[in-house]
Amino acid sequence: MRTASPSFSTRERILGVAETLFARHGFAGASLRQVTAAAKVNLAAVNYHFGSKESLIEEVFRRRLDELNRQRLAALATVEAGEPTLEDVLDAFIRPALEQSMDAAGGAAFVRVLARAYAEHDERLRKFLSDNYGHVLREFAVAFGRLLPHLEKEELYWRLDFITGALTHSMADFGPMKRRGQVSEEAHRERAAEHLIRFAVAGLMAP
Amino acid sequence: MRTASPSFSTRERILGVAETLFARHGFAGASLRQVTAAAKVNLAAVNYHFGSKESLIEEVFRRRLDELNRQRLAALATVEAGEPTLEDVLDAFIRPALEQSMDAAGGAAFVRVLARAYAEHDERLRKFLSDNYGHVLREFAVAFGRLLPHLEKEELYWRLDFITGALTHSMADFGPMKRRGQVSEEAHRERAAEHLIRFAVAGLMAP
DNA sequence: GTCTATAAAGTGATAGAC
DNA sequence: GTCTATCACTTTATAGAC
Repeated sequence: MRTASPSFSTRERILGVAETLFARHGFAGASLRQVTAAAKVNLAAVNYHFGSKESLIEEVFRRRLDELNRQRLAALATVEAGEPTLEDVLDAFIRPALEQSMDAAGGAAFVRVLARAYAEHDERLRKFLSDNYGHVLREFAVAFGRLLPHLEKEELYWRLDFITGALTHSMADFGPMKRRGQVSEEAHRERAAEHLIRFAVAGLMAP
Repeated sequence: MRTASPSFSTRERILGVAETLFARHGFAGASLRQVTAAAKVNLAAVNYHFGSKESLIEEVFRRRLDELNRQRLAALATVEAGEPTLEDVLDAFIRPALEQSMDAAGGAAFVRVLARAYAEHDERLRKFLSDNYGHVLREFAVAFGRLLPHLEKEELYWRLDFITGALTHSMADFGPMKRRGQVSEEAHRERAAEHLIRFAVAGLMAP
């Protein structure tokens, strides 16, 4: 804590706004001008703090993904301390994503940013994701493999891929399962998690 | 057949190239100049044939979505003529998407365009999708509901949403299940369909 | 660390000749 | 139906004052 650090505030504000706007308009669709205007900082601040738009995008990503992966691995370690069920391991995989998507500070936007990143066919971004995300998936695959010893490795990876797709798709509030006005966002996501875990447990146990 | 119709060729060439480039770079990321250059047509041709970039995007969409829905409903009607199993109905839902994604004329790109469209939070595009896709999902929901009478409607819709997410995600060649060099694209997608159907049948039958 | 001003390039759209 | 040329605007990035 060296200073009152207004620079921290500016940097973080840019990241938060960028996340929201990237979620809403895409990486190409949201301009730095829109970002800096909404964050109430000067246009040049992006270049000063991040160097380029490209680096800003990566930073938006890294911030959330690091946190998400940390939480997932922590949750996995916790349940693996005992004798986890399939539900436990799935919960460790799914719930952190759910919780981050409810994070007050624009976490909901990140799930859409993630969905967008999956949709980007950009090789650079995919490499970045696989570098920063692949090892987590592999750790979970080991945990699932222990609980499903009869399952071939390839089959298991396919199924985890399906679960990832279902999770991303449903969390990003796509499709017909849009939250009703009555239900709070929190309750909606809680139900999504319950439904998904039930669905995924059965899917993983398929012959 | 009034003429040799070079205009047809131009129009179709624009649509095909636009689909590929939108899949690769996103709707905002691919410029009309890139599209017209790759299609070897004049820049002004887009405005002449489609009126605007926005309309071009919609047309790219409509072309494939209409065909996909037609095939899905036809496949559904076929299996429903007999006494379909859960696998049959799932197959009618999944296989047309699979086959279109293998269509020689750039169909593979469309699955990614579709994934991108889901990621777009754009209200206009979502309304368009729900208008053109919703009724198909509802027909399938009825068919599934007949086979799973014990399942609550809400639960069923959640599960169909999960399957849609898994299908889109895996078909767009995301994640760790990237096709190996040895396996042909065709074989890869065939396996994806088999894995997904097995997974989805179990998921749908979950208690 | 933040600002203004501006460079350099790219964008969608259109007018008008052919 | 296709072309060139161009308008009006936006984009990212940077130089340089404070």
